[in-house]
Amino acid sequence: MTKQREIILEELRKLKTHPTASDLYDIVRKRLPKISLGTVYRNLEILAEMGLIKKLEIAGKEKRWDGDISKHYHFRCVKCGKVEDIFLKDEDLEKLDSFFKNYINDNVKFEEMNVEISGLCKDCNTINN
Amino acid sequence: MTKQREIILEELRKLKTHPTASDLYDIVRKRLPKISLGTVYRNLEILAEMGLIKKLEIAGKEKRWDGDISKHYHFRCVKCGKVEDIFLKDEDLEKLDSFFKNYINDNVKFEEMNVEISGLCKDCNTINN
DNA sequence: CTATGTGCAAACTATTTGCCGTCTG
DNA sequence: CAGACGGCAAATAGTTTGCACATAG
Repeated sequence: MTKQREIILEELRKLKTHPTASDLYDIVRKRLPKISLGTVYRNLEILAEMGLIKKLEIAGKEKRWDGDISKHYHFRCVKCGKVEDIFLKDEDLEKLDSFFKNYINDNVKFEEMNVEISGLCKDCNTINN
Repeated sequence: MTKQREIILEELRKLKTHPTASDLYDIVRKRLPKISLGTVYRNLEILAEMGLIKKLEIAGKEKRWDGDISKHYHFRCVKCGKVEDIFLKDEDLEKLDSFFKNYINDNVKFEEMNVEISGLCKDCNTINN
């Protein structure tokens, strides 16, 4: 666990946003001005393999990262790309799981279900109208 | 509506897979050997704006396209990237909508809800074990 | 005829990688 | 000290764009 890796983890955990590698690069650089973007990419992958952070399986051309590894879903704005958390009540998590299992079991086996809701966020929707 | 645009649309509609631009480029080139990849990209965007096809808001580094514009969701294999359709019964579409509206209304306004389930598909799951 | 589209190649963006010197355990 | 890691710059993958010519309406 190098200084670089530690600080990347620390900064990611502080954020409620779901930053891209380069968002995080900008933040981490304030504390480690010489760090390289490649190091940020490498460490994010490693931290995710270690189970300390989560690589989001989310639409959009840039990958996003989440310091909160508890079970939750995401809402993603198709216009500005902002990603917000959706925490379900436990009972609803179960409901949702069994809901989709009805459709899925025959075709595919799955380990994990990710639900991504997308649409226009409040801000973008307001600008639009 | 040029020959190129017409053939791209025609070929996309034939497919149940959810091809990337370059998948489609390979297919279309059999009929139009001189077509360029840029033309495929340009026309896919245009056809989506026209509402004739759908640009999938789906994870993964490559964009995917769907010739079926009816309401349905997708399952995406995190290993091989394959995307399969999930068609819900009408009653279930409604259930799901209201289910998530409970969580979403306060935070965001949305036009459209896309649900993407991801996990391991049957094939990848079999290889894994 | 003229606005729109095409082919081609170059540009761009996000990400990955090779190399070589540096640090950690 | 050995193996893992970091900085840098070059390579790669997917996508977009500028330009000059071609085509649809």
